[in-house]
Amino acid sequence: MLDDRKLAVLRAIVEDYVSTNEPVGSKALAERHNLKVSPATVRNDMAALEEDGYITQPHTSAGRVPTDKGYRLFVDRLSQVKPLSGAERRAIETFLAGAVDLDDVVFRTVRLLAQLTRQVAVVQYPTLTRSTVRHVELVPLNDRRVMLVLITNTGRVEQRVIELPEVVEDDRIAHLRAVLNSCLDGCGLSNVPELVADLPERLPAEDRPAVATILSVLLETLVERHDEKIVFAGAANLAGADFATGLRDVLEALEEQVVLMRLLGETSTDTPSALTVRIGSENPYLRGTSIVATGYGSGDNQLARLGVLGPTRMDYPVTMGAVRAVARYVSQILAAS
Amino acid sequence: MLDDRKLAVLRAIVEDYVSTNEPVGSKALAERHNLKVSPATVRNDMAALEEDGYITQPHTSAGRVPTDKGYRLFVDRLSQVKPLSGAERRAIETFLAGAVDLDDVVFRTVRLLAQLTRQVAVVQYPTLTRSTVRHVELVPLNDRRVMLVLITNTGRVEQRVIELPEVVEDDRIAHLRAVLNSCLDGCGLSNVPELVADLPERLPAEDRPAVATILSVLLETLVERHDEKIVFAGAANLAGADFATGLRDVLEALEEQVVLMRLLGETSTDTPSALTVRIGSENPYLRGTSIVATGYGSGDNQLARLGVLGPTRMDYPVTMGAVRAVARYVSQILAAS
DNA sequence: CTTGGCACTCGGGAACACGGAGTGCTAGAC
DNA sequence: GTCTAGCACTCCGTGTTCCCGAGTGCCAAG
Repeated sequence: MLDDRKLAVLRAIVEDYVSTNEPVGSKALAERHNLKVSPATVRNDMAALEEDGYITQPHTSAGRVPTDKGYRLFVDRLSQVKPLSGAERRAIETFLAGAVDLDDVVFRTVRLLAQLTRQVAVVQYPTLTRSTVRHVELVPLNDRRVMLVLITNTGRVEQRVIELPEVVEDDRIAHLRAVLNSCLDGCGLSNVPELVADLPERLPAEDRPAVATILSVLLETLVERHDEKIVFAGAANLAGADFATGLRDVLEALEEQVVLMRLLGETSTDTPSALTVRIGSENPYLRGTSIVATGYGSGDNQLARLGVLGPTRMDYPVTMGAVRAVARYVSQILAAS
Repeated sequence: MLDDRKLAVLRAIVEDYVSTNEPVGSKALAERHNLKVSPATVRNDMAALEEDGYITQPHTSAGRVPTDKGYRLFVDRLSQVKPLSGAERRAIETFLAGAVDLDDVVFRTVRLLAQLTRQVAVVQYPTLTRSTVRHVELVPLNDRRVMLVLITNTGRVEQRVIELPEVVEDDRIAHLRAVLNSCLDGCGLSNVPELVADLPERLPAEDRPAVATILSVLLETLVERHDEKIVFAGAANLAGADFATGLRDVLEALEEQVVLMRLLGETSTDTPSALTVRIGSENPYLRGTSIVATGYGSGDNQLARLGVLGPTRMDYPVTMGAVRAVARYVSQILAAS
């Protein structure tokens, strides 16, 4: 059905359309890609490709444009991820290395990715669930209030102000802190609930109300942020592009955490670090856009996802290369800290 | 020069133009605002207003459009800030009250303001310099590394990983923490440098290199974030509006912290909580946009600024009302926590 | 100072023609 | 059987023209 030349034609159409943003005709195609055949032959192949739904024409007697199905085939079989140039790699390295804390890492990553791809970059904050407790801190603010600070091995810091049900002496707080730390230090966050389950019983009865309050906030903190914060950058890159679904919809989606989450997609359990590409109508929302995403994190335990959002008509090989490279570097950085 | 009727005409032009987005003509004006005079009279007044540079016509034989100078006069003398409805106020209150930490307060504030004004909202993080130290925490990560966590009374948490010049025992770290806290607790951040100046001398000689390293990072942390992070929301609201300076420029400015900072402007020292309105060409960058901003913070000490950015053609009274109200509420919230 | 009248101007939309790029088809060449 | 060349056809986009209407500026009269 699809012989080699037809595939070559499809590839050529995708490449030309991506670079020119205009429907591509048989004549220009035949000469620009030295296919060794005449425009007429190309036309026949195009007719076949259109028959099978890989390309379409905006209107009679116009050039052809790839369909979502066409891009899909291109991504799966006709292209290969384009590695970054040495200069780009060095730029990434130095830029990310300058980060001072986790916030800064995420901020720099999203900026970098946006600049590199000239698209909208999206980065999910590293999720808590797979990381481990490095330190729990209780800071007395006054005699009825403490601040809970939770520090993880990924450098994340969570804080909550807790209103205590009764006055608690500072040294009791200090004692509780010591107990908490000895109990939780180095443990995976997902294990915390069971580890603290019997804690109230091991402490003096008069402290229990306060301890219960603190623990409930602690557990809440772990659960609440399960669906993680997502940031984006590079909205300015949308200005030029024209989206099937209006620009407004895209901007709205970017500010809606829930939608973004869906778009980034779940990490496929088997190969979390693989590149995910969702093209046009394959997306749950935002039909007119494509998403290139991947998981990142240190080696075996994936922390979260990052990716790029752009028009269906994007340069997939380059974008995929950039996403993959950035994911790797940021994983390195996080593993080192 | 400008009698009452001319001012009324200018006000009417601004109001009509803001609501219709079309140049407003003498006839429509005369009947819609029952000015008790004929279109011809209005035309004479318009000619005078144009002469003085308050309005202009896009081309001959079109209606009039306010100039920046016209908006300025309108804002200064012809309008009054429109208070929010009771329902809106309650909505603000409940929405902001749900915030769990400082990040969340800022995030909710910027979202709220964007939704309320249907413009782009911009919020600067509370600045460190005026706040006070609530707690300093040193967490040993391994024997050559500690994490410094600085907690302020505004609920802000700063964290840095510090590479020590030599191995330091955990109990030394604990001691240093105790010293730091006893020395800094409750002090204004701007006083920190002098307070820690003689600290190395008061500690055992063998600890000094480590202490010096830690202190230098601490001081750096204070300085570095002096110019504070700024976040925005509501970019989708730009989609409809047409800007003199292209949409792209606006989006780029929004992602450029430095530019945003300039746009929000310095707090005027005498009346920091006053509303600042910058119209069109009065802005340092982004000529085509207007900005309504104000300081916020608990009473006497202003923490930072927040505001709204939109097309010159915006509903100033309503926008100003929303900005002022939100600033007040967020100040309350911050003072309470 | 205000008003009505009048000629003038200009932008924007509708109607129209036309050139160009591209297609589909058919008949001939390898 | 597959490729090629030629040809008629179909639209799109652009440029042109024309006309209508909204709005103005000016002037003379109230």
